[in-house]
Amino acid sequence: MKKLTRAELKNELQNAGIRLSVQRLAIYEFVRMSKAHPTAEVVYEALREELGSLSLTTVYNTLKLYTDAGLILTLNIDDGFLHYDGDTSLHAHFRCSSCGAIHDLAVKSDYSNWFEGSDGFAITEAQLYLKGLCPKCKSCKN
Amino acid sequence: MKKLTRAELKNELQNAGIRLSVQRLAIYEFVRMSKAHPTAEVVYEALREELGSLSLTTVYNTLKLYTDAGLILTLNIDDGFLHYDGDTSLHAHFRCSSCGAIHDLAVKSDYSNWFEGSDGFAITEAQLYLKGLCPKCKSCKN
DNA sequence: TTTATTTTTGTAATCGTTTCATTTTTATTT
DNA sequence: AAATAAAAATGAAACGATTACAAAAATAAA
Repeated sequence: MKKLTRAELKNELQNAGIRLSVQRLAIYEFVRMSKAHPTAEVVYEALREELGSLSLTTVYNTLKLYTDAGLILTLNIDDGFLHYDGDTSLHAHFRCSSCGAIHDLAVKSDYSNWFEGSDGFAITEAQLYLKGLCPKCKSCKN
Repeated sequence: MKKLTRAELKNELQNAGIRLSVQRLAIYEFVRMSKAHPTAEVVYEALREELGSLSLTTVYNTLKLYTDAGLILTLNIDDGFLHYDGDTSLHAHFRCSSCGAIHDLAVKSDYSNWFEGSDGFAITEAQLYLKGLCPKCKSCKN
């Protein structure tokens, strides 16, 4: 994924019909650039210093706004937190049952032909959520 | 899926090292036989009359017990509720964005070869969660 | 039956997320 | 630049699905 400039991120928001603010641009940049699938709390802690003032409510509201606009994904991982993903392209999420890290896995082909009896269904979004041990935890006990 | 007798369900619990009770057997039978991916609340409402007395806490505790034992699956669907699935074999869950119903979809082959760069990962469980419109909602506006 | 252990129960607590009214910022118009 | 109207940010309070807890009831063994 190429690195986007702040001007390009600004354009993405405006093309989606979203009004700008200092908070919105910072939150969008953080989530779009992160590969760690952060929670709202993580976004909040990462930006509160940089922004001087920031409310957790703003983070939640903004992340929901972006999700509804299709700019990011909200992931329902089973650790009790909502996670946010700035990469909306088709990919799987692997959560290590040992360290809890969430890794991306690339999928090999279009998911529409992975299933039987899905003829009448119109699939618009897929969350492929795998569990197990990541390479690091598989090799050692940490 | 063949219909299981109550004696067979009893055996499944005992083989998993789980002690029996009236509530446990009823909850297990309901979730194992249901294809509707019920929430804890649904299980509770369905069984409270039949059992005379039943606590929602018992339902939650028991469903967690079965999940930890690998007898059922806990699904993290994004409607704010945990859903439970008595079918632990590999299959995808399709949630209709119109009516909210959760349908099962059969998958065509083992999921381990659907992904690239997953060589070092030990995949033990997969939740394939798809969204879109089910055939009923696709054809009409309900 | 007696006993020890486990399970059920109902209430209270938890905590991630949302609601709400107010203040502040934004973008447009004078 | 200043004034204005609309939208966004804020933080306290509410929400609600799930969990923790201690007491009561049921289970299984002797």
